[in-house]
Amino acid sequence: MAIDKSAIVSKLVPVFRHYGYEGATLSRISKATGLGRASLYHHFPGGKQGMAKAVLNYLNEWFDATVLEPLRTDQVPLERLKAMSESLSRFYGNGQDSCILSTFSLGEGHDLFHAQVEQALKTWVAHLTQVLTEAGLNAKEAKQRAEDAVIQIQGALVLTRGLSRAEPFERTVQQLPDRLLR
Amino acid sequence: MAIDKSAIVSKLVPVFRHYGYEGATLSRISKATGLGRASLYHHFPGGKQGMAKAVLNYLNEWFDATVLEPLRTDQVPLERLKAMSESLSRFYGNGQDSCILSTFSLGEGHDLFHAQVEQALKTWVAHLTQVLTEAGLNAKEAKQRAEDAVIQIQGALVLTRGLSRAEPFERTVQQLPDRLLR
DNA sequence: GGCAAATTACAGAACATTCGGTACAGAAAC
DNA sequence: GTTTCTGTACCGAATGTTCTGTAATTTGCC
Repeated sequence: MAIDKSAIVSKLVPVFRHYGYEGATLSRISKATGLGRASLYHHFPGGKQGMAKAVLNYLNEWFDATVLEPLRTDQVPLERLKAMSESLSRFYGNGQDSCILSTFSLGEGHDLFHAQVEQALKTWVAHLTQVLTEAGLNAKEAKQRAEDAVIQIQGALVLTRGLSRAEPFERTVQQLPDRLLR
Repeated sequence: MAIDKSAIVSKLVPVFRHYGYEGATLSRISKATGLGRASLYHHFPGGKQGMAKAVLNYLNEWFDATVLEPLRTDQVPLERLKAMSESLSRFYGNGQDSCILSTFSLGEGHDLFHAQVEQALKTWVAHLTQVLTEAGLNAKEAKQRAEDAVIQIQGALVLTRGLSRAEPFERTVQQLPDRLLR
């Protein structure tokens, strides 16, 4: 039971990240994994939708373990935010990899995965709100700045992709902690 | 000669905006425009790619005339930025409509339209840089804040779509001018 | 350990449908 | 009557999915 399915999922990730749900065709998936269409349906009885859900769960766990976890430590708020920034750079490949939450909120993917996308975003915002509250901000200001953080990361990914220039993302991530606590 | 082609293009816009390039199938396009495939190929000999390019040009002109134009007036910088913010809200339907620059930088659309997407973003940044320079900021700081503005708009669109809540976009747009000049 | 049995992993080919695109003939408009 | 437009019927290719069959691997029993 439970073979190393995660090995397949990890090969699925870049396809869905780069092409979105509708653009991630079985042909591209098959090429990326080295598995035939039928084999894919053996591992994912849920079909393409099941693969996408597996990718979503995989990235959610990875994000939680590497990006959100530093926010739960008992360090000083600034240090926690700095740790998140470093993890963010790795998670998004220095801004070269798209965010699946962004790509999955388009077209068909929106109807299928909106609930999970929304919950993932809420979780991220909640973690940041907690840290900023501990830093002394009132509830309203903390939540606004938490949302601002997510906004800046997502926007930086868009701009970096659109300009083919890593600098906007790198700069945004780097100065994020100071901005949030200013 | 070129009768109400813009009437067709305006019906094309929401399809490409919402589904992206690959997700905008001819079936959806046909349904949205009320035109059969033959009619579409009569008006757009370039096929689907030509339609997408027409949509891109249409939105570029609209964006330039409504969002960028206020930045070229001889008003005080703060007033120019406020005018842009108001136009932005309308252009993006209070945050409910995606940005085509964002959706066209995914998958197949990225290879086809990257040059135009990049140029549109550069133009936007350049206009903002000019205004912020006139406001007294040095060249480097002006450009960084200009990019920050685009980042915040794009990010706010992502978050608003992901949360199905217009507030993040509305708030971001509203406080954008003051933030840029702070 | 050795070996058959059962389970799992994968692939070939075909399924019906839809993809983007075209040919053509007739209708509508000037 | 010529030009502009559109409905219909197609095309080959690709879509997601399923059926059938075969290696590969694990399992259970001796």
